[in-house]
Formats: sequence, structure tokens, C-alpha cells
Amino acid sequence: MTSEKVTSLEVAKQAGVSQSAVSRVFTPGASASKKTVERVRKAATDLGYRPNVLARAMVSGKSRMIGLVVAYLDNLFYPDALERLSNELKEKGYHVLIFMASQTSGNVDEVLQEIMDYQVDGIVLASVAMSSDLAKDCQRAGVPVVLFNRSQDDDRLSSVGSDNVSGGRKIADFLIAGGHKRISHIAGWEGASTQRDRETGFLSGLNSAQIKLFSRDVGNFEIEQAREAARRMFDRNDHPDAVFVANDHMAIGVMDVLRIELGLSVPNDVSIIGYDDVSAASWSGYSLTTVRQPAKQLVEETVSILIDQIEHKASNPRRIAIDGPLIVRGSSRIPEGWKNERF
Amino acid sequence: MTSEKVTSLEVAKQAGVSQSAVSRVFTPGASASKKTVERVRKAATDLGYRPNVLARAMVSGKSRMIGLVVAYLDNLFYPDALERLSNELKEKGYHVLIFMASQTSGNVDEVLQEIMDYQVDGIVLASVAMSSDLAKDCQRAGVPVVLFNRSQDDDRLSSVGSDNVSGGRKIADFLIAGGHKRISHIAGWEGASTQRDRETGFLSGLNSAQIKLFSRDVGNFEIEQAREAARRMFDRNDHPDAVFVANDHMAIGVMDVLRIELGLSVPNDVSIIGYDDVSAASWSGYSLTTVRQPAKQLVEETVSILIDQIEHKASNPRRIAIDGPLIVRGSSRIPEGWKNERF
DNA sequence: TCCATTTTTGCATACGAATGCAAATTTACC
DNA sequence: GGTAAATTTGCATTCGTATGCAAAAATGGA
Repeated sequence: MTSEKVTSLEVAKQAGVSQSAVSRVFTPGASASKKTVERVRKAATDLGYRPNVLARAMVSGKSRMIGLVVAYLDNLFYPDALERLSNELKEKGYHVLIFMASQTSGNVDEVLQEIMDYQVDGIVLASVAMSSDLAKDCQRAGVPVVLFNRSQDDDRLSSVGSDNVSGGRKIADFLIAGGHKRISHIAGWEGASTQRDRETGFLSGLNSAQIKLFSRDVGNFEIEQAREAARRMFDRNDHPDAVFVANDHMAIGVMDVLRIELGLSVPNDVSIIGYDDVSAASWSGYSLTTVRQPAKQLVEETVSILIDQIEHKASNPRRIAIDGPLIVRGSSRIPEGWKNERF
Repeated sequence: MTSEKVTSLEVAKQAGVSQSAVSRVFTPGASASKKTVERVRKAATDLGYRPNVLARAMVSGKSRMIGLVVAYLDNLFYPDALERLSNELKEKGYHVLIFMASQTSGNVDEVLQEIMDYQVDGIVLASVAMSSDLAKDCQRAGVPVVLFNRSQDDDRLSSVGSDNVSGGRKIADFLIAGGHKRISHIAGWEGASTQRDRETGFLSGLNSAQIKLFSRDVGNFEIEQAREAARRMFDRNDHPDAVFVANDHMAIGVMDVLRIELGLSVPNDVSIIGYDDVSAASWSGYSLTTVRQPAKQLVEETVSILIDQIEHKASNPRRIAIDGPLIVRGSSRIPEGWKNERF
């Protein structure tokens, strides 16, 4: 019935008021008399009017969009986080403009530029790094940035993640308590702060018990590479009796190789521990012991920081590391006298 | 160095030309002399100017954003599709504004309204349905809509999916050829066209061989519900010797229950077949026989339809069903004399 | 009832870039 | 060199909404 696009001006005419009046009715906190509100509301619903977010953004300078850059969507941790993030932001009246970044860190800057072209009010970088030049650009443009599950040395940037050092240490302590003697590690991508921190904590745990890392290989957070790493690691007589794999995604691939290709029993021959607690980790086929990344809290903190900076002009960056519990399941030998307390 | 936001006017001043000239330099196909292009380009990079997509959208009426509504991000098929969609669209100069819809179909319309507020140039509904009233609204607003992996009776809407009827039939034929006698089905959400079509094809295949469905239960595309359905289905002496589970996500849960809780062997005691070919299906822990949904092609078609309608004003809806191959793996008994041809 | 406050309203302008139109310039050709 | 045609350029306006400002209306108090 109505024409292509209904504007506030048409509503104004229909309601017999000025365009400003219409605008005020749809702007929370603006002043309008009951009479005006009623008439405008009626005209608006009659015509099917809805404010144009883009036009609104032009004048107000707020687009109510948050840019999200994400790299590894095949690791279920990220879709899960994305879903929570989207929902959490929706509640606050924001929406997510999503951008993929390939693993090659080179193009993140390019993507960032594209994001800024959309005048987003804030940016979440999930598991990717950015150049510090660009960090400056964002700063200058007044666009808050939060690094999600990745920290960076640049301390002008906010970041939210779990306490990976502590998590890594819990894993070491747990494996040691379980009496493991030949403890190995399959790393993720070595450029990632999560990798560095998890390994740092893990090694410090081993160190405290005077245990040396038995062997080490790299899987780059890719399942296929992790499988190959596992094959290399176990292609000898004295293989490890425990492996900490840097995330669940890889750990699952590793378990498959050990059980099916090599005929080993997990956890009788070897204990496997992952990191993240993605949903597949709790599938009974894997029952993977892991450190949980508290996705809900991580997302809540991320949103809280963004909103603070956008709406309250808070400017000091915040860096948050939330402790995650060790979730003990069947993929690892359990220490004697172990109670399912949080480690 | 430069001020908060650089506008085309500032670039114009710096380059000693008019604002229109700057605009034309950044508009492909507009006319500008070499001299102007050079000077403007230089001034632009010096100042760090980038066109404001939102302002551009206002006057041109094209936001270069595509709205995506998606419901089940825990089923890896969707993150995978999302990643492809985002990349494919980026190449064409579009970006994805993402919206989550809960399973309750009620709020899809609401979400759709929000999407339209952002003046998106097109909409992809992944695995969710919309009211036909709203379909009309989109039509009227000139916003093309594509249903992804879900069709709907309303034939004004374009849709892209795999040929679920044919897929279901392939599964039936394969199970029958394998000599299975007690063939069952665990359904997804019964409101979904994918569910209906897969089951229709499956039943027609059984029917052709004069075989009756042995038993049937519902898992609503949720892994936990599927696990319960499996427990119910196998809690009797004469259990099925083959189960077609309506998607891989559920099938994996079902396999876990059968093997671990019930101690059955897959495929010796029972064959399991899923649908989608998500990455987990090829993990050696599951090695799930399934029908592949050709995600790459599905996404390409989706983008192609959208672009056609946006840029070439093509208006007749297209409905596409792409045939997907049966991927035979270890979760199902293989018919004698079977060669790995496509079924 | 009258004046002082407070609230509501409309006018005009701004946001940043694209584009029709006409003027200015360049190019092409005789 | 001169004219016609083609190209480039700037001016002014447009997109849809928000907002400062001043005028108008409503409210309150005595």
C-alpha cells in the first residue's frame, strides 16, 4: 500500500506535526507532549515507518554497529562466542558487522580499514592481531578496540581473555599429580599470545616439579597439522604418557590419531588434555579433560568494556584475564584421591 | 596528526579542487582527468581519507551490507557457510551484518525489521522461516531475500538448498542395498523443510523396495534430544540395524550413545547415516557416512542471486536445489560389490 | 488573573558524499 | 586557427534524521 520508503517527513505530514516532532518521538529522552506522541505513533504504524539507522548514524555519529574480525570459525569456540556476543550486543541496541581474516596476519590491517569505513562504534578482534600503527588510527578516530582471546603488547588496547598462564599451570600440576613421567606438548600457532601464555604456565608447572618437557611439536591450531604432529611424536618406542594439546580442536584430532591409527588407549596408554572446553570436548566419544574458557564471562566483559568506552567515553584501556576451571573428564588418568574440586 | 575524521571536503581543499571532484575520483566509472586523479589521490593518502560508507549509502541508496539471520551456530554447517558467504560477498564489495534468531520462530519477523532498519541491500535467511506478510514488506522495500538451506511455500522468495528429497532417497537406496532390514529414522525439527524433504525422499526410497520404516523418533536438530531419541529407540530387544539421522550434528550424538552407553558396534550392529558432511563427520573417531551439502556451490548461488537482484534488478525469484553426493565412510555397512561411485 | 517558569514545538541547519545540470576546458578535425 | 564535439569541472541539491535556538504553548504560584 504505502510507497517504497516511508520517511519521518511523511509521518509528520500525516500526523500534522513537524519532522522534528517525529524525530523526537523516536528519540528516547527527547521532549514531546502526550498528544504529539500519540498522533505520531499512530501515523507511524499506519504508514509502517521505521527510523533509518544510517541517516541517524550520519548526524549522531553513532552507527550502533560493532565490527567483529574473526579468523578460525572452524574452531567451535568462536562460533559460540560470536553467538553470545551478538545476543549480548543486541540487548544493548548494537549489531555485529562481521569480517573474516585469513590466517595470514598481513591482511588484518586492510580489513580493519574496511571496517572503519562503515563507521562502526567499536571493534572486536577475535584471535587476530593488528599493527600498532592501526591501533593508533583507531585511537585517533575514537573507535574503541577490544582484543578477544588474544592480548598484545601494545597497552593502549583493551583485551579480554582467560588466564592462560594459570590454565597452563593447572594442566601441568594435574598431570604431575597423576604420576605422569613423560609429558609432552603440541603447540598451536606460536605467534599467538594464548599459545605463549598457556605454554609458559605449563612449563613453569613442570619446572616446579623438576620435570622436563619430554617432547614438543607444533600444530598451528589446525586439526590436520596437529594430527601430523601426533604421528611424529609417537613414531618411536618411548612415547609420551601425557600430552597437553594447546586447544580442544587439535586435541580431538590427536585423540583420533592415537586411538585409531596407533591403537593406543586414552587414557590408559596416554593422557590427553586440551584447552577451551568446546562442546565437542564433552561428547562422550572424546570426554576430553580441558581447561574451560568461560565464554559467557569473556563476552560480558568485552561488551561491558565496549559500551563503557562508547557511551561513557571511558578511555583507559582495560586488560582482563579470567580464570577458567580445569574440567576433568575421561581422557586423562585421574590422580589418586582426586576429588572433583576445582584445581 | 590529522584531525578526527577526514572528509571529502578537506581533501578537496588540500588538492585544490571541488568536493565533487574528490567524490568522482572515488566513484568507479565517474569522469576525472589524470591530473585531478593524481592530486586527489595524493591529498587523500596524505590526510588518510577514506570515503564514509554510510554517507555514500544515504545518497546512493545502497549500503553494501547484506543482512544474515542464522539460528543454529552450534551445527558446524552454519559457521562454515557463514565463513564462505562472508568471503564471497567481500569479493563483490559487500559485508555481512549478522543477526541471531532463537529457535522460537516467533521473533524472526522482529529481527527482520531490525535488519531493514539498517538499509541492507539484501537478506539471507539461514535455516529460519519468515511470515509471508514480511516477505511482502521486503518485496515492497525492494530488498531481495534468499532462503538458505530452507525453502518455503511462498514462491515469491528465492531459495537455495541441496536436493534433500534426492539425498534422502540415496540414503534409503544405500541402506537397502546394504541388506538392512530394520531401518529407522531420527528426525530433526519437523517444521523445517529440510527435514520434510529428507524424510520424504527417504520414505519413498524405502517404499520402492516395499520396506516399512522400522521406527521413528524426533531430535529437533539438537544433539541432546537426539541422544535421548537414540536411547528410546534402542531400549528394546529388536533394535534397528540402520538409522538415518536427519543431520550430522545429531548423528554424532547418536553414535556416541550407541557405542559408549549401549556398547553397540557401528557399523557391525547398526549402520548410521547423517546429512550435511560437516567437518566432524570425517574425523576418524566418527567416520560418518553422510550426504554432502555442497556448501561452496550453495553459497555461490546465494550470492549470485542476491547480486543479480541488487545490481541488475532481476526480480523473478529463483529456487535452486543442488544435488549432493553420498559420502560413504565407516559408520555404515557397505553393500557387496560396492564401488565408491556416487550413488 | 497575571507573570514567571517550564515544557513543547517548528525552523533551519548539519552530517558526508553522490549526481544532474550547465559552464568551462580540452580534444579532434578540417 | 577555428569550430564542433567530447570531456572535465563546479555549483547546488539531495538522501533521512537529529538538534541548537528561539518562539509558542502549557503549567504553576500568588
